[in-house]
Amino acid sequence: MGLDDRKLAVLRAIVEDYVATQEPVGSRALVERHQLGVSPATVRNDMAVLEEEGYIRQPHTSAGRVPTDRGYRLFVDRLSRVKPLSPAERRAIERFLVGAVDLDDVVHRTVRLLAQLTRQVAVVQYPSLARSSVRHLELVPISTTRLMLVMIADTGRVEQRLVELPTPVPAADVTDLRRLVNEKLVGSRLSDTPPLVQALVEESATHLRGAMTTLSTVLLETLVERTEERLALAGTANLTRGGLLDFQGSLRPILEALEEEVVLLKLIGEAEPSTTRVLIGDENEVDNLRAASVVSTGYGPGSTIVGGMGVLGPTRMDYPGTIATVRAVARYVGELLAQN
Amino acid sequence: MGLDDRKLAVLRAIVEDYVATQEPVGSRALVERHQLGVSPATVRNDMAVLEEEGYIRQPHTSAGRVPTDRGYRLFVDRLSRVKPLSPAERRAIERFLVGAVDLDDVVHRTVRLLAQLTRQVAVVQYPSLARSSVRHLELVPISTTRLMLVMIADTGRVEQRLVELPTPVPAADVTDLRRLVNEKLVGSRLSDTPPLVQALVEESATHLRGAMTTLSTVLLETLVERTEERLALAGTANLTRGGLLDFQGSLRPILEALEEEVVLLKLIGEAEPSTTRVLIGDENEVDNLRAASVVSTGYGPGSTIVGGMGVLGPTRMDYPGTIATVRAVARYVGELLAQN
DNA sequence: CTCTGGCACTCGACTGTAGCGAGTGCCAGT
DNA sequence: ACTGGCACTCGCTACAGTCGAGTGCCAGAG
Repeated sequence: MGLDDRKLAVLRAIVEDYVATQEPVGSRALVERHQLGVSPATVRNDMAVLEEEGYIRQPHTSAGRVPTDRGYRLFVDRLSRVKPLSPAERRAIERFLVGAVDLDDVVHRTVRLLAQLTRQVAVVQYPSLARSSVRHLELVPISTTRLMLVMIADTGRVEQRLVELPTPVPAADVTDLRRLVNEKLVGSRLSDTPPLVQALVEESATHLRGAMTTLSTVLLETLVERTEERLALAGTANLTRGGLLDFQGSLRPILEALEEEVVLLKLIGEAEPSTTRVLIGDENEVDNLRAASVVSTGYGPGSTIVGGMGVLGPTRMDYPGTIATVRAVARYVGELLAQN
Repeated sequence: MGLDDRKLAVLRAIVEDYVATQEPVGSRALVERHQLGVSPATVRNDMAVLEEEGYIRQPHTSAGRVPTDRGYRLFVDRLSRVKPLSPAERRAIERFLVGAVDLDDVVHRTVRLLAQLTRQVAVVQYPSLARSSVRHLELVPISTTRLMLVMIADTGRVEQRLVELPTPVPAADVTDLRRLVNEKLVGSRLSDTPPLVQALVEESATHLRGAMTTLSTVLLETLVERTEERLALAGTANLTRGGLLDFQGSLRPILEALEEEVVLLKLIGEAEPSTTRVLIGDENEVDNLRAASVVSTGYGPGSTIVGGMGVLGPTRMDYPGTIATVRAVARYVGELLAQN
C-alpha cells in the first residue's frame, strides 16, 4: 500500500486528464502531458499498484484507466490544489447578485448563478425556518371565521397559512390576538416556540381562548412540525452535457431524485460547520445518485448558518473548481444577507 | 382534400396504434388490430393518399407509417373520441388535493398530481397577480428606514418586498401609511392600481410624502411592472420514458426550455376562455420545443380564470386521455379555490 | 533495488458482407 | 373499387476480419 509521491502524482494526473477529456487515460498519454520524469512502463507499474489498491480501474482490458470513487476521494482530500476563482468569475458573482430585491430574488439568482458557473445542477435551500426568529406575525381577517396568518422571519422568509376559526371572531378580538402573539413570540427562535405557544393559550382571556387554541395549533404546525423547508433548483439541462457518458446513460434516476425535496435537503441541508462537503458517488446514501457527486456548503449572514447550497454533477467533475465556486458564492450570499 | 371516412378511420387507427406501441405501423398490423373491413392492400392505397396530404410519413422506405404533426392535429380536432376518466383517476384527484393547507400547497399538489396522472411534465401557474385583487397590505418595520411590504391577494397569493425609506419614519407614521394604502387599494384589481397609487402620493400629508413616494414606487414595481408570475414544475423524470425515441434523442433543448419561466408562461399562461388548448410539435413557437406537444387550460374559482396549467410531452402522446385529465384537474382545482 | 525498452497479447472499435423480414408500390384480375 | 400477388427497398442483425491503443511481463541497464 505504500503510495509514494510519484504514485500519487500519477493518480492526480489521471484524475485531471480524465476530467478534462472524459476518456480513459493510458500510460503514454500521461507521460506526454505531464512532467513525470519517467517512462510509460514505469507509470504502468504504478498504475497496476493504484488499481490493486482500488483507486483506478480499467473499463475494458485494453483500455486506459479511469479513477474510481475512492480515487476521486483521495484526490479531493490530498491531491487537489486550490483553484482560485478567475476575476471574470468574481465579477460574474457580484453582477449577478447585486440588485436582488427580496429573499426569493436572492435565492433564485443564487441558484442560477451557481448552475451557470459550475455548469452543473445547482440547489439552494431557503433559510431554514428552524434557524430563524420571528420578526412579526400578522393576522388578516378573510371572513369572520377565517384568518390568514402571515409570519415574517428575520431571515426574510415569509410564510402564510389559512386559519379556520371554530367560531366567528370580531375584529377587535383579532387585534387582541395579534398583539398577544406578537408580544409573546417576536424575537424568539422558531425551534424554541412550542412552550411559548402553549403558554399563550393558557394566559389568554376566556373569550379569546377558543380562537387562540386553533391559532396555536396552526402556529405549531406551520412553524415547527411541518418544518417547511423550501428549495430552488436550476441547471438540470447541464445533466445532458457530456452526452450520455455520465450517469451510465440514464438520466432517469437523477431526475427522479431531483424531484424529491426531502432527498435534496438531506444532501445539501446538513449544515455542518463552515466547511465544504464533498460526497462522491457511492458515498452518497441515495441509491439514485450513486453515479453522482455533490459539493455543498452552508451559508448565512456572518458566521452563522441558515441554510445550505450545493451542486450536483457526475463523479467525473472538476472538484477543485467546483469547490472554489460553491464556497465563493456561499460567502458572497452570506455577506448579502448580513446587510439586512 | 378528398378524405373519405375510411381514410380518416385509417389515420385514427395509425395514431392510436403508434401512440400505444411507439413503433411505425404497417398496413397488415392495422387491419389485424382494427375492424376496417378491407384488406391491407386497400389500406396501403389510403396510406399513400394520407402521406401525400402530409398527415403521415415513413421514417424509412421500408418501414411503417408514423403520424406527422399535421396528422396529430387532424386527429385531435376531428377524430379523437373523448375518453372519460376512470373512477380510479377521479378518486386520485380528490384524495390528492384534499387537505391542502394554503395556496403553495394547492399548487404543489396539483402539479405533482398532473405529472403523475398524465405521466408527463406538468406545469402550474400560480394565480396571476394581474387577475387578483388586493385583500390586505401590511407594513412591518424592520428598522427605522426599512419596511417589509406584504401584500395579500384574494387569490391567496402573498408577495413581499423590502422597502428602503429615504429618511427614518417613526412607528406612528408607519401606522398611518398602512391605513392609507389599505383604504385606497384594498378591493381593487392589481391591474387597475397605477392611478390609485398615484393619487395616494398626491393626497398624503406632507410629512408622509417622502415615504409614500418610495412606497408607491415599490408597489408599482411589485404589483404591476414586474408581473411577478410564479410557476411550479413537476415530472421532468417522465421525459426519459420511451427511451431516447421521443425528442429525437436529446433532452437538452427540452430541459433548457423548462428552465425558462417566460417560455413556460407563454405556453400555458395564455388563458383563453375555458377551452383546453393543444399545441402540437411545430405549432409551438419555441424552437426548443418543436418535438413536444403541450396541452393546457386555464383554471380559477367558478368560471373566472386566474392562471393556467398544463402538461408537456412528446408529440406521440395520448391526446384524448391527457386532455381529459388536464381538464378534470383544472376543474377540481377551480372548485377548491372557490371555497375560499 | 528501480527504472526502462521491448514484445506478445487482449479486446474494443470499426468495416464490409450477407441474409432476413417487414413493409411498400404497383398491377392485373375480380 | 377492392384484392391478391409479386418484385423491390432498406434497416437490422450476425459474423468475420483488421486495426490499434493499451496492457503485463521480463530481461537488462543504472
